[in-house]
Amino acid sequence: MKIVVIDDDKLVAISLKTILEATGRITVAAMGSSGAEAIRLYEAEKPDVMLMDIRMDGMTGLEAGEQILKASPDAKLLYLTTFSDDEYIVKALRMGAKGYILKQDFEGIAPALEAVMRGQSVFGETIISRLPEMMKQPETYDYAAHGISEKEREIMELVAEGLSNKEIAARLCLGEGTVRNYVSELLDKLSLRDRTQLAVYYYTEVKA
Amino acid sequence: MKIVVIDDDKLVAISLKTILEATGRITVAAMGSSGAEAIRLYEAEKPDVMLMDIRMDGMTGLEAGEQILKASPDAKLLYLTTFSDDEYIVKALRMGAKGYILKQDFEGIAPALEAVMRGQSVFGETIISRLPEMMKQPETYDYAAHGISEKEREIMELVAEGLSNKEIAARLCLGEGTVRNYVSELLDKLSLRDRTQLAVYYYTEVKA
DNA sequence: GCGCGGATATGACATTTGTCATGTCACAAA
DNA sequence: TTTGTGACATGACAAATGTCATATCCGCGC
Repeated sequence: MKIVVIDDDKLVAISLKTILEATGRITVAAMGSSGAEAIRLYEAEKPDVMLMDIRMDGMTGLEAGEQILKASPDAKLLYLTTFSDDEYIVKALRMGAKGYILKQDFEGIAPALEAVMRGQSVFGETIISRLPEMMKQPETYDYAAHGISEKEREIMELVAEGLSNKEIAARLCLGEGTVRNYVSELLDKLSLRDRTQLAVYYYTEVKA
Repeated sequence: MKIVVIDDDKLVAISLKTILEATGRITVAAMGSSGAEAIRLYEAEKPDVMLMDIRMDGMTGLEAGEQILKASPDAKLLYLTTFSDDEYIVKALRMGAKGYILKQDFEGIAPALEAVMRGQSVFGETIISRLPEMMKQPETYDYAAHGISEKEREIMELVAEGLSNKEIAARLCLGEGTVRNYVSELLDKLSLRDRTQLAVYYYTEVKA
């Protein structure tokens, strides 16, 4: 397997080369230390996988990756990071990177490269554990816990759609005053002041 | 590396054993064909990694996984699937599975196991490519396209926090009437009726 | 039967909200 | 200089909103 290593810390780059080549199954065809070099070396070597530091002086690994993927959409990019910067994870994923692992995890790098070459995606443990929070959690809101009745829930949803009391009354075949009472009751239970806060509450707490 | 294979298709299980043991680095300590067996065998063998089909008769691989993780939180579970069922991916991730790959990808399974044993997470290509959609898209809302000025944007955000006109005025050092004018202007531009609809708009269109 | 609580309703009331017309001020373009 | 033009403000007004006290009806437990 032919790879290219990009890291602006020469020492790290060399250590990586040593470790990886010691496996006998990996050849480091070239090394670079900047985003610009990454782009050039990818084109020149067309490695099976490119192992790249995500943060470097000048062009970041992500920007370089974007360029590379634009030219070679099936490029396999495996990012290295010192500590998992939440910010980058999502960007890298969206960009189409094949993985994102910790530099410290020397032993894990070779297997990760192999898995990536086989078309899989690899993520360090601390990284993947952050994904769940990033995805919509279906943590269903517990109406009962807040003493919200079924009817009140219904009213809340309609308020959260932007309907006026009159419209809600029409929709549910109730008197407008009744709807007001429900809204008032809800505001009281949830310690809110007005229907707008109720809508905000709905989007931030209930449906979040 | 010691693993346990769970698949309700005996043929698949045996094929896996053959392929994996051929690498010389993997030992299949036991095989099972149901969720219940998975739980029992995990306890009995304490394998480095457990390779498990995600859909089986009776208890699904996910349920079994939950039980196993409850008893052994650091268990490493690598799921196999025939075709990527979107539904399961998220659940598996949230549950704490270490990976999710396609059965068809025979060659990839061994490297995936190694990576998982090193503490990484592995996902088949078709799987990871679905993640981006599942995560919040940062499609930034184009204020300019709707003729929303900077100040108006600020007002909108405060309304969307549930503040009253008076509170917004205080926050921004403006007259209350001025704030009303801004709100009124916003409602006009966005064809809305009241501040509640503005908040709803904010959560559904701008910040969605 | 009696009383009680919940769902529904009404009316009165104060407040907030949205609209509009109008005014001031600064600053830039003509 | 004059003339916009945009940011900020005021006041008046009508409509919507939130609160509260109160009333009716209905079913349920005793």
